[in-house]
Amino acid sequence: MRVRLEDVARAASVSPKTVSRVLNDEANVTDATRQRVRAAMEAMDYRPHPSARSLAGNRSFLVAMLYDNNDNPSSTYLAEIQDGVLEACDAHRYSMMVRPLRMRDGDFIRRLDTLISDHHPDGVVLTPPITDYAPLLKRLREHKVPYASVSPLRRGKTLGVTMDEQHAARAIVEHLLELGHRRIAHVIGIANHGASRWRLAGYREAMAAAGLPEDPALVVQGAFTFGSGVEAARQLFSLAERPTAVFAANDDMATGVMWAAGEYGLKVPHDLSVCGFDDTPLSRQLWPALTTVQQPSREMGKIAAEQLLTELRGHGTGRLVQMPFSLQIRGSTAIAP
Amino acid sequence: MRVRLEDVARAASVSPKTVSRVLNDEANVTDATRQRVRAAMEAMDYRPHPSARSLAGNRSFLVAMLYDNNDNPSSTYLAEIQDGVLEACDAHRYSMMVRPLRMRDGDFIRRLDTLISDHHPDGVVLTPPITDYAPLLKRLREHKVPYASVSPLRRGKTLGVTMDEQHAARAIVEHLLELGHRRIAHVIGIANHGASRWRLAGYREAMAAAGLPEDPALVVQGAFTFGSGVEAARQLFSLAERPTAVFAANDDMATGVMWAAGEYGLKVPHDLSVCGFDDTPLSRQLWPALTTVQQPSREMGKIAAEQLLTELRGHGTGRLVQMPFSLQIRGSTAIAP
DNA sequence: GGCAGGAATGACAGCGCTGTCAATTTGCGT
DNA sequence: ACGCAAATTGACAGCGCTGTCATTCCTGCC
Repeated sequence: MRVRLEDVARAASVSPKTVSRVLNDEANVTDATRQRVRAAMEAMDYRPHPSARSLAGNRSFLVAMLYDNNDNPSSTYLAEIQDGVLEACDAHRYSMMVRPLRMRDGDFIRRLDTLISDHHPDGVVLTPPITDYAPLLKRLREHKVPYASVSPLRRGKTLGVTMDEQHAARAIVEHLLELGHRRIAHVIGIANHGASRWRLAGYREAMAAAGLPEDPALVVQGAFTFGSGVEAARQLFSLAERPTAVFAANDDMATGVMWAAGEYGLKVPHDLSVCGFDDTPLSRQLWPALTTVQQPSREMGKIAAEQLLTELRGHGTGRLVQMPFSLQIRGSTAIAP
Repeated sequence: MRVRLEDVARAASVSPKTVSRVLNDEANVTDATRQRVRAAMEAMDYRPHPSARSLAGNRSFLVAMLYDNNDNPSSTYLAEIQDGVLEACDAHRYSMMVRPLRMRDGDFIRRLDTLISDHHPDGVVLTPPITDYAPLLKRLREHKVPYASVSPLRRGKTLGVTMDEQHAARAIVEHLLELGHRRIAHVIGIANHGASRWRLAGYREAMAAAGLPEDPALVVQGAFTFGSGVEAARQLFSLAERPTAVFAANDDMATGVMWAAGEYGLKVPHDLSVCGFDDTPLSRQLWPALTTVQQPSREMGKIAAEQLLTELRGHGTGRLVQMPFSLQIRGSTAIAP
């Protein structure tokens, strides 16, 4: 029937315990033995039984990915992160479980406790915006469940991965400045999301560096959705002195801005330059294609999970990795009119 | 430390085996005993150890949700299904695992085998477009892993959930006909997806019933994306005799059509009526809001999982459930010009 | 009242692996 | 060549639960 560890042991003429050691990359096995056991495993296509390992070894080989499904950034973004986390888990033969948590509902602590006592994840990956919710982090530490975060708000000794979003935002605004734009507007994302803060900060930084005083009328609140982009843009286009460029905090809102531009008879990029952030598939399909910042979400999910797994295996200690970004200059931005 | 089944047994003055019986809803336990055991479990906040259950009982309490991440319908759609499946699994104390499969890559059979030998899922939920890929289904049957499908192409004795998409498509086209439209175009989704076929069939049915001969120029291929909607619309708007209404096979493409309408100076709904399918969040944020068909994806995921779980528990046998749909008549459709 | 027959309960082994610790082998200095 | 410490290997129990089968407890009926 099923090939068991014992069968491998017999085939390799060693004790089961030695096979176990090889399986878990433990020390104190001679290379010769290790090779022999590996060969036997390979030959017999041995697959350890996760439940047995988990029961005997008191660990689950399970990573849970937590997200907030009340209030999440786009589901595309989450899906990409999920894909990356999954890839890393697969590579290390961990399994992954996804858990929506509803922060607003208040019972999330109970739900977290349930998750932990029911499934005993060895570690947890946190995604925005729940990377910095103090009660959650506290509870995880109480349960002694290690975690890694994707784009946490607070940098520090946290495990995980970030991108220098502020720098990226500054760079994209500088691109607009170089094109001669002076009245540059910004559409902010959902308040309190790290992404919103950093992108706003980058915008301000670039404007200030260019010696342009901030015009409050040019900074409008949005909510990361297409619709909120449309509304923000309408507000901007109704101003006596209209902006010549809009930097929206994500692509969905930028798309909304382009949509609204059509309503007002503004041609992009001739009358108005628009840029976004994220480099979603949508941004390439638009016409003109959207100038934006590429954020490697999938890769970030993967790296966050790898940091966590490194920590779990005790192989050295993980840290907060900073990802590079890249501007995608496309057709939606042009010389100021 | 941890409360074990044995502890509950002692508290309820029964043997461990009896507690196990209660835990698994088995027969041959008096109500009195059952109550007593339940009370003890409750009082001690007992949580069975999944690995121990799985090891001893030879089942995993695991449901895997499979999807194609080369070629999927929108990630929003999948995310909703995932949420629904998760909800059902949670309710029955099963855990859920998501597995992207790349049908195009050809090694998916090996990946499926790996999934099964590594994790031993008790059952599998299939999502479009991999609900009908014969080699996959065959392999699942060979492994004797039961499956349930969301919107399978082939109805039959399959377990799962569908919606009468053809009927819904017909209904929405009839809505356009009632508004006086005669030149009604259709933008098709990705070929071979059941969704594309049914929606096209519904369109044809409605047109034929109204006695309108099919004009091939009015039926354009798309690919379920915003961009493909834009391109399809450009094609339609370049016709000598333009359509007065467009029914796109999903909301993303319908949004693309509205976008392209702006480029051509067509006002929606005054000059052009547009409708979609799916009722994505986007459809409500547009202006005008999109007339579309509400497809209860989350609910469908939940029901598919429930059908599967029913089957797994042997409590009666699951079947193919048909969901109701509802038209969402909004601002993007109006009386023909 | 006694007994068959089914319902309810329990004893016990074992699922496949790893932790602990004991046994054995190896390498090294003298 | 010998002794000793360190490296390597193995024996064995047990993780928390369920399957199997034996045992006990009820019924109803003659």
